[in-house]
Amino acid sequence: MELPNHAKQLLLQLNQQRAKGFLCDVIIVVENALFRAHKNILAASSIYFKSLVLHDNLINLDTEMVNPSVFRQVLDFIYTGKLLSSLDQSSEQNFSALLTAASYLQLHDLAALCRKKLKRNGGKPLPGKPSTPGPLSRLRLNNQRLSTSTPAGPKNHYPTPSDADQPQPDEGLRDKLSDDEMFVGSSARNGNGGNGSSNGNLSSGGSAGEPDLGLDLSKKSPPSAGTATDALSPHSNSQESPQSASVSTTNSASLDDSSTTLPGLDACGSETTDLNPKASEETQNQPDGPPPQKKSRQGARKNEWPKKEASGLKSEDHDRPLVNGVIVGPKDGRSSDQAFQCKDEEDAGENGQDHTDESGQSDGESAGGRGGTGGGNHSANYVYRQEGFEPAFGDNLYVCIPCGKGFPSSEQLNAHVETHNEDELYIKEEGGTFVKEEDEEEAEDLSAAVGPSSFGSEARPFKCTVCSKSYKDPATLRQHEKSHWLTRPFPCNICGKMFTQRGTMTRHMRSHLGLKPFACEECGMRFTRQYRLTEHMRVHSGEKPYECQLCGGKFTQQRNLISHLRMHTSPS
DNA sequence: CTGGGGAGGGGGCCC
DNA sequence: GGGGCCCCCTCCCCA
Repeated sequence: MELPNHAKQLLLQLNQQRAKGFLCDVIIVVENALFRAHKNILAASSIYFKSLVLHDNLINLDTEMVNPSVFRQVLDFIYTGKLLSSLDQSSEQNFSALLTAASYLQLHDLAALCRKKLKRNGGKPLPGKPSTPGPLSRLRLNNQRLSTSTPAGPKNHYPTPSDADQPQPDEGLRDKLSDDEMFVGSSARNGNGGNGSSNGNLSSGGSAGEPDLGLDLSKKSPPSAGTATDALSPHSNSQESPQSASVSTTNSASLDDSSTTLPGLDACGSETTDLNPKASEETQNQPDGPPPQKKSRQGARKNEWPKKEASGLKSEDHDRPLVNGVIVGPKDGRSSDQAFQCKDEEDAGENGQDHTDESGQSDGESAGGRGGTGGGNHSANYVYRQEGFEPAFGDNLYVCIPCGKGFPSSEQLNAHVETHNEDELYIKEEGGTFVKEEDEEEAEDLSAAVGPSSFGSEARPFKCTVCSKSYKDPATLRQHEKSHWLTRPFPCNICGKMFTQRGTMTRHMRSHLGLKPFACEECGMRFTRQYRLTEHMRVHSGEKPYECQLCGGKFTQQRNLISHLRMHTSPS
């Protein structure tokens, strides 16, 4: 007794579920595209995936081996057994790319299909050069890692050109590569790579040339085991994963949480952007501990989050390069910078202004290496389009921060920027002085009212040459100095936003991926940060440690006291 | 409708 | 690299 078409029907169902994101338990990140899938399916189709999904819910694929468009076809193939090529995808080049990807992902059937197709098309598969630069080294590296029982290099290490250079052929794995695959080894890539890590002199700070995909965004473990957080593994098993070196890993089980509703990030516009509200609701309604005290409210909150994300990543963002224009505001301190940057970015997007066409990669940042004056390839985009500034510069909306010159287009600005050397990458403050604005004075007053200033009177021998702030130790000073750089060293690989600190970027990535490792034991609500949870717990405890000295009002959060104090101090 | 409070979320930045 | 705190933005609720 056998049910005809059983397998086919099953696969069909699974593919439909994938399209809806239903029960998907793994996210594959390819460049700026996210693909949801089922671990079981991936594991069944490739031993490579099998080893990856064992411990990881988030997999980053090497973008030199596979691009979103190709991976979409690969995923379709996995779920359907068919190679669905549209006209533009039936080209030889596409099959070459598919073959590269299939080999990389160890999808042998797909690789065989591609080879067959390529041979049929013209004898020699993959003639000339591969569709992606130098994939053999990557293949070799990749397979090398597969074969080793211990992770190669530090956790989350991302392969760099120099890695690829290391001649460590693994014969056992080499065997796995067909002749077709082997031939592509034309490219022993030189250390400088092809894509702009022009400074061979990258410091160990190492952000340069090191894509930040290899980040473990699930570092946090829940404050306590059990309850709503039980799904979170407190440890990262990436060490155990043979591929940990090439993928970013996460054990955060929040994939089954409502927060996993992913914003549309797929540059291909495939079903990965499909936010199925129903599915979202289904997952959001899953009981995750005791019901929230303010159920409706918190439910609304939960529903907000994908919406907010969606608004944060507008459709035009999908067309942006991964590392796009940096918009740098005047650095006089903290918050103004933030507000400025966000607004500016959005404005630029809405106005359709093109600041994304620059050379893009913010490599060669020499992060942590301040010494080099080697100029090099600073693709900083000093696009600077603040409303208030426009009249001053007329039509020249693209302003070089260091020298203040305005340019009518980003191209011209970038050409100009090249004339600055690295030393000038620091933003010159006007006259080197800081004019304390009224807002700041007010803020200072307010913070004096709520607590001691963060800058005490203890010895701070390390002084910033740009803004004269002083610090206790040189590392902190260095960290601070990055805030003056025109090019922020740490780009988000999903939205391209740039950050001055890696930690901030990592935290930001968590928000993209919906990772909320901190769960409230009382109501099951989850947070991206420990601090938020601490704050939140006051809701349950009723603790209101922040008291207004003027009216005696008490608040659970300091920010609300501050905002309350504004009410007292504002003229109205 | 409006103002104030509560609270979630994101980024900057110092330690 | 992570923790913690500060700031801002925003939304929702309620009087």
